[in-house]
This record gives sequence, structure tokens and C-alpha cells, in this order.
Amino acid sequence: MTSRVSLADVAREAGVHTSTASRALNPETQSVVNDATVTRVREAARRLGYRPNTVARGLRTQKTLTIGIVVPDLENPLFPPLVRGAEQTLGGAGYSLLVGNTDNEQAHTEAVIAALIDRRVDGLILATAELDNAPEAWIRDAGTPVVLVNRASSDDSIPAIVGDDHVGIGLAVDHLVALGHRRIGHVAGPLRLSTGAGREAAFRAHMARQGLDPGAVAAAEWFQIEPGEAAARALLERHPDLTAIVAGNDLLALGTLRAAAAAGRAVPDALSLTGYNDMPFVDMMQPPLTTVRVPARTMGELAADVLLRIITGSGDEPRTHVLAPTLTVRGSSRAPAPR
Amino acid sequence: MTSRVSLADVAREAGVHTSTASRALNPETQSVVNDATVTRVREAARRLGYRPNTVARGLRTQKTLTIGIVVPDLENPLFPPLVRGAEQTLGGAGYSLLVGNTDNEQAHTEAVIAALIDRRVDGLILATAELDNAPEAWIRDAGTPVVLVNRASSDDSIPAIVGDDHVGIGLAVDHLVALGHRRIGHVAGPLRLSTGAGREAAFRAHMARQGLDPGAVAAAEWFQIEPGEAAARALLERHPDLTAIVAGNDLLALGTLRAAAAAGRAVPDALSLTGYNDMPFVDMMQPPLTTVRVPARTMGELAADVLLRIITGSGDEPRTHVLAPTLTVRGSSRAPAPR
DNA sequence: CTGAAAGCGCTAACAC
DNA sequence: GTGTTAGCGCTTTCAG
Repeated sequence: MTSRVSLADVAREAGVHTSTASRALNPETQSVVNDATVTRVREAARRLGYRPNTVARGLRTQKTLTIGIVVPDLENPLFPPLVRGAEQTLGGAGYSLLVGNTDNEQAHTEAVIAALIDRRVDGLILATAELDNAPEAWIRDAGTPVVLVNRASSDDSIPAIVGDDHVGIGLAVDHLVALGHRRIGHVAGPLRLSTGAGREAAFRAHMARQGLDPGAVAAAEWFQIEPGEAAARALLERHPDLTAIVAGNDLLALGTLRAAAAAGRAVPDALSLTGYNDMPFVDMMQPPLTTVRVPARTMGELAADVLLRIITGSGDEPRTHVLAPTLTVRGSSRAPAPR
Repeated sequence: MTSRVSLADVAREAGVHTSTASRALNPETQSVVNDATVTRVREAARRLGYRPNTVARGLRTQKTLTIGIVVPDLENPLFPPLVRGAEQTLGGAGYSLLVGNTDNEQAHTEAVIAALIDRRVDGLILATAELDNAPEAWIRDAGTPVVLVNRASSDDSIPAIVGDDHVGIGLAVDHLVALGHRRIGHVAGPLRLSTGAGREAAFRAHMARQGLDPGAVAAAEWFQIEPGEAAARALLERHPDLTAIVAGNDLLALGTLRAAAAAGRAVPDALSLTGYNDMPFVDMMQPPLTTVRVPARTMGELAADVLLRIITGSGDEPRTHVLAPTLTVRGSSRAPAPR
């Protein structure tokens, strides 16, 4: 039970008052204390194996050195790099990370955020994608700093780290058009999520801009393989003449791959396909996926940076960052077969 | 600032003492209080938007309702399901999860664990694989309950949730032998990690049991693709006559795939390959990977269960659970080409 | 430079 | 059934 050593024990051992021990141990206030005393206290602390109680300190200082991060689904490969990036930056600054999963359920999301706020996290990184912004209102009430990641908010006073989905989808559409495709469909993500809705709107806009029919769209229930497969199947049945499909993310693209196989449409020979996110390992799939690259890890780091800036009140006004996506061309897209 | 409502505010609003308010709000002690009072207090709490301060409660009760989980690398696809499983089970019981990454560095691991203990987590799930058990000693000193996952400890009083690597590697070796392979190599994980060392030993044992040469082994620096590629390259140069390779995990198998391609050895035609873990998406690789399945999510749930049991002191002695792996045969293994 | 005293918000004896 | 009191372990005025 070495660790149940309290500051009082250290103070007694060093023959000083707890307040002095506190000052000697805290780098900030250490300069106020006699050098000899500092040494004596530190020595005692070391000898006793003293470890400060972060909970007690947090109660007193109203800072828990803990940040909450909320993601829809840690098993979606987009999120681990993001969490990792945030953890890295935050850890370097002495913060720990409380991670919450929401499964994209509104009710669950609110419960998770509430649990985090009850634990008095110093800040919150929200990577949830629900379009409904209800939580944001009462998070502000709670006075907890927030940064959004991978989605914007209707409340634009909240900083967000987002990829530019309009540009990204444009990259995919233009790539396919340049290859010679004209009948292009879209397997969209859930339209109740900002990423799903945003990319769908972008798809329609870019198709219209290209003078092409933007009507071949099917939305999946979730950003997962099976729903993507179902949506793609429906899309291919309704529009058998499509020569290419832009998927709303990589998991939907993998589902589309399955649906295409089931429909006897080999990718890329009989159907071109693009994904979104460039999540890990899609370069090793069969075929390797052409996809729009979103720098997930960087987004996590950036979100942490901005949050830290808000918390410490340092530096300039923290603002929304829009990251430019790039297109990674691989084997799943090629020129359509001549008719 | 709705949330800066304290229990004292609620008590005042309801016209009772804080202790009464506390009792009325706590389901455990609520029965002690007059029903009418309970209603009045709850009403006041609702009206004021009261949220309990978990930090203050934790200081008083010595329970933070927080569990720490330590993983080597969240970007290794093995771990998200594991963390997810733990989070699910823990969340249902009112606990939140602090997640720490170690990057497999001893020093970093200790710092992360220390940070968690300083935050007075109620328990710790360790999925780190370092063979050196140093941290375990002082975790016990701190009195924090621990469960190990994906590796055992030399201190067998610590419960662990592990897959049976000896059996798992046996499955892979026997599968390849049954296909007709005789010259089989092993791309091992880092031997300083329990999983790396354990699987390597298992490989040698099973090869010997089969009366085959167990000497074709190369260990990778890390459980990652590039180190796997390097180790596989070295192995194939040293033993060009190998017809099959058992990789220490799926990432190493993917690296081996690259090395094989670079050496002009098509998988599975000119080289059979097995992985380990059956991490997400390896079924969609080219070729789909034959691999030993480890139920990561179940392991996370089980670890959480056991930990909860220790914390609440309920039920029988928590013990180590050894989960039986299974072999998933896919496209990366087949009979060797006739010579 | 150091000690005394107060208090962060809550719960748990112990009274009445 | 409810109020009083004390204190979890720490930091931070305020005195001296």
C-alpha cells in the first residue's frame, strides 16, 4: 500500500507543514520555498513513494487534467488514428483521455457526454456525427470547452476540425469523369449524420456541375459494410447501367464491392469504385481501393491542440480548421469498358 | 453555467440539509428518507439541473467509477474491438474508461500506468505485452485491482484473459502440414513480448512434434507491417526453399505478403501463409488470409467482467481464462506446388 | 519563507 | 426521518 501515502505523511516526514510540502512539490510554487526545504521535502516524498492524488487536486483546483473524447464507433477504422493523435498530443501535456462510444445513438451519446461532464473533464472532443446539435447547448451550459472533429456544427462558434467533403467528393467525381464515366451513382452514408448528408449533397452538386444525372443515389443505414452492401445492391438493381460508384466512405465501398461481386460486376472491369477516408489497409484490399484521403491522425492532433489552446486561454482565437483532402488512385477505378 | 449547481444549492431549494439531499438522490440510501422529501429534493434537483460532481464523490468514497485500460497501440486493429468490449461492459455498470497507449515502450508504459493510478482508477486492464513484469509489482502496492488481457504474467495470482497460443499455432502448423507442406518458416513477433515469444516457442514445439525442422525463424522488431516485411525478406533469403510461412500475427502476415511479392513468390501458389488474430478486414485482402481467430471483443468483455467481480468482491475467486482459438481457412494457404 | 485555516462537493457516522 | 459534524487530500489565501 505504498501509494496510500498522503501529502500529510510527506510533510510530517520532512518536518514541515502540508502547505509547505505542497509548495515544494509543485514546480510552479517551488521557487517560493527555501532551497534546502525543497530538497528535504522532495527527498521525503521520494523515500515514502509519494504520489499526488489527482482526484483531490482536481477537486481543489477544478482541473482534472482529463479530456473526454466521444466517437461513434471505435471499431470503425477511421477513429483509432484520430483518438491516437489526440492521446499523443494530450498525453504530452499531462492529460489523460476518457473515451466514450455512442454507437450513433442519440440517447447513448447524451448519456456518455453527461458521464464525462460529471467527471469534470477539462475539455471535450466530439467526433460524433449526429446532425442534431442538442448536446452542444448544454455542454456550453456546463462550461466545458468543446472541439468538434470530422463534422461541423450549426453553432459556428464551436471550433471544428473537418475535412472538406465538398472538395473531396469533387475529387472522386472528377476523377471518374476524367476516366470517361458518365453514369455514376452514389452509395451515401446515413443522411442524419453530417458526413452522410454533406457528401450526398456534394455528390449531387458535382454531378450537376458536370452536366450529369445526379439522381442515382442510395443511402445506407449506417457507415458499415453490410448496410453499404444493401444500399449498393438496391442502387445497382435500380440503375443497372451505372459504370461507376462513389461510396460515402471506405466501409460502404467494401460493402459495394460485395454487392458488385454478387451482381456479377467485377471491379474495376465492369464497375469503377471510389471510397472515402483512406482508412488503414484499404491499399491491400482486392482490388486496392481508390479513395479520398482524410488525415485522421492529424485531425486528432489538431483537435487536441485547439482544445488545449482554449483551456489554457493561450494564443489567438481558436477557429475551425478545414483540411484539404487528396485523392489516392489505386486499382478500383479505371476507364469504363467500351460499349 | 447551469451545471455549477451543487448539492448545497439543491438542499437550499428543497429546504433540507445537504445530507438529506444526498440521501434522497442516492438510490442506495433513498429508502431511509421520507417519500415526500425525496420527491421534493428530486424535483428541486431537476429544476436546477443538478449534476453530481463525480470528482468530489470519488474523493469521499474512494471510488472514481473509472477504469484504466492500457494498450500498446490503438492503431493495431486487434485492440479497438478489445477496448470496445471492455467499454461496453464497464459502461453498463456506470464506469468510464481511461485509455492509455504505450507504443510498447517500457518507460512510456510505466508513465501511463502511473498517471492512471494517480487518477485513482478503480481498476486496470493491461493489454500490454512486455515480458518484463515490473509494473505489476507496484500496481499491487498501490492496491489497484488488475486484469491482464492477451498475455499472462509470471505472477500467476493476477487474473488474465488469454488465447491459447500454443494451441493456436498448432492449428496453423497442422493445417499447413495437412496440406502437404514440410518446409515451414515462422515470422515471429518481438521476442521481448509475451505473445511474440510464446508463439515462437509454440512454433518450434509443433514443428518438432511433426518431425520437421523448426529452425526457419525470423523475429520482427514490432508487430507491424514493415518490420514483418523485413523479417520475412530475411527469412526467405536465408531459406528460399520454404513452401509456407506461419506469421506471428496478421500484420506480420501482411508484411510477409509484401516480401513474398517482392521476391516473386505469389501467395498462395508459390508460398502458403497463415496469420494470427483474424483482425477486421483480413478476409477482404488479396488473398484473403488464412488465420487463427482470437475473439478480441469477447476478451475485452471478459476482462471487464472479471475486473468488476474483483472490485465488487462479489462471486467466486476470479481466475485466469484461457480462450480456445480456432482456425479460419481462407485463400492464402493451399497445397504446395509439386516439385 | 513558512504555518494556520479554510474549503473544493460530497458522503457517512453519529446524534436527536 | 433529518440535521450536525467531520473529513476524503489537496491548494490557496492570509498572517506572521
